[in-house]
Amino acid sequence: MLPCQACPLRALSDMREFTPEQLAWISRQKRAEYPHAAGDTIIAEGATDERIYTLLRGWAFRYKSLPDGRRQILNVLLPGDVVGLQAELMSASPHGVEALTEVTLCAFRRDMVWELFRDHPSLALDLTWLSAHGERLTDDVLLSVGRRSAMERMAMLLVLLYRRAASSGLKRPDGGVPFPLTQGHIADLLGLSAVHTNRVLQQLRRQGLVSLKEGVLTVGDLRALRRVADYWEQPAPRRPLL
Amino acid sequence: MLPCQACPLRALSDMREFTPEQLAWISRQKRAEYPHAAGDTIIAEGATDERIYTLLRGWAFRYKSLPDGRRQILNVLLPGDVVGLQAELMSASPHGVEALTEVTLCAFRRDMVWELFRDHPSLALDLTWLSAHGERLTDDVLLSVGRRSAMERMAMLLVLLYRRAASSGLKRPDGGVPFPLTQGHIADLLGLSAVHTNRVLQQLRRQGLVSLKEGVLTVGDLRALRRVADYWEQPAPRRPLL
DNA sequence: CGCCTTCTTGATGCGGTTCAAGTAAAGTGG
DNA sequence: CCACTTTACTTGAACCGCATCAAGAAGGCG
Repeated sequence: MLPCQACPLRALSDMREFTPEQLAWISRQKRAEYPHAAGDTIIAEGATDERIYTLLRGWAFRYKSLPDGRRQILNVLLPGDVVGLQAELMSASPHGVEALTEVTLCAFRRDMVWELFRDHPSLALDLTWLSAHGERLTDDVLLSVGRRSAMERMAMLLVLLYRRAASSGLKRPDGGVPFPLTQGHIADLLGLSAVHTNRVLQQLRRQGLVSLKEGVLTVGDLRALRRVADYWEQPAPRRPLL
Repeated sequence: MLPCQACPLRALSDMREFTPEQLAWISRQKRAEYPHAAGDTIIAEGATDERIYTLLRGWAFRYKSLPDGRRQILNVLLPGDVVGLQAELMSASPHGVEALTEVTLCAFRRDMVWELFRDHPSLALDLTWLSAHGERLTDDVLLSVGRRSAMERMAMLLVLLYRRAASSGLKRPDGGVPFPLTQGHIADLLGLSAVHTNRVLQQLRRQGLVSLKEGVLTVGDLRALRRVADYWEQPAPRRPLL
């Protein structure tokens, strides 16, 4: 089991520093590493799993669904994101979490959250920061789904995920990043049908703005893609890693 | 200035208890009460106001907008909700906050959040709970906007806001609750045009399911309204009030 | 009184859904 | 190893939910 001091995520450029004591404490709370296959349900909707996890490797997403099967993906989770905090705070998880790729989770003790707040206030604040940061991403998705056209949503999504993946250290030598979402996932994230998602994506491909095949996203013209999304860069905030 | 010990919100049935010490500490942090008129911008998008507020009286909402003026309301804020925590944690507020009615805000010191985490871990956990709870509401809006029909969204919204307003102690003797949103606001919340919002609302009126006039919402047949929304009740969680 | 905001209703049309069919690739079991 | 299934993607055609444009009615308010 990987000790947190040696966590590869610490090397990422946007991570804040921790003291050796903090790192040691966190590492002591870590109970296990859980592997999951792509497509696995990590937390079911309404489940009462009281563990809390962080995503060490792989991609996942949060979602909610309706009785008749319609599903909305709330946001995409990348390495370093916290999983299941809501389920810990509320009694039952208000949303499900599913693995997009093979995934490794770091599992922490059930009452770690309380001890964290009691004994490590600065880490507790970091945890709240991470939670609020996740919320911010969901707010962006809501703005897209509610008020942007299908084309704008798609361009927006690709710009943002490209940036997140790149800053998670996933950029390949050829400039592409892994992109494990199927068109069905994109549709559920953008509030579109799978068919229309396909058509919009192909428009972007034909214009040479992006290439998306075999799970790799390459952006041909980032400037132009941003223009389609009507989006201008905001400075990325430095994040803590719990 | 109202001391927190005498805060009328404490009487609400879904509020958790605090110790006298906790209450006294919170009350000491309270700096001022700010009044705002209906329609005022409380926090502008991208602003760096580092104060943190709680909503004492009145209604407000969080929103994000696009360069061309399209706007998405993220959720509605009622008395007891925290305002501006994101702006405190991030450097600039990722969303705006606007008053729907006349509003009174309790303002707290800028560095109160840090002291709260350092000296009052259980209150800090409450604050994180409130933040996560707000997120949950936004997740519900996203599910509606992304995957429900206009009719379902409208029914859902009315059911949820009716319930929230009622449990905030706003229920009137005749069974109605105040409802200060204009149809324009509803449209921006549901991701619809104002015109279509009007038509959907009238369908519900003609079916006798709701009445909505002069800022008062009355639900004629809650069971039927829920059926339209395809929604079944989840138990309301007990909340802390900071 | 005139202006602004909100609500209302009709007419028209587009952006997106739905249905349907077909291709390609990747399991899966005999 | 080959039938069989399953999943992802693609494309066409028809339709409809909702947006948009336009115009009018009914308050509030300076």
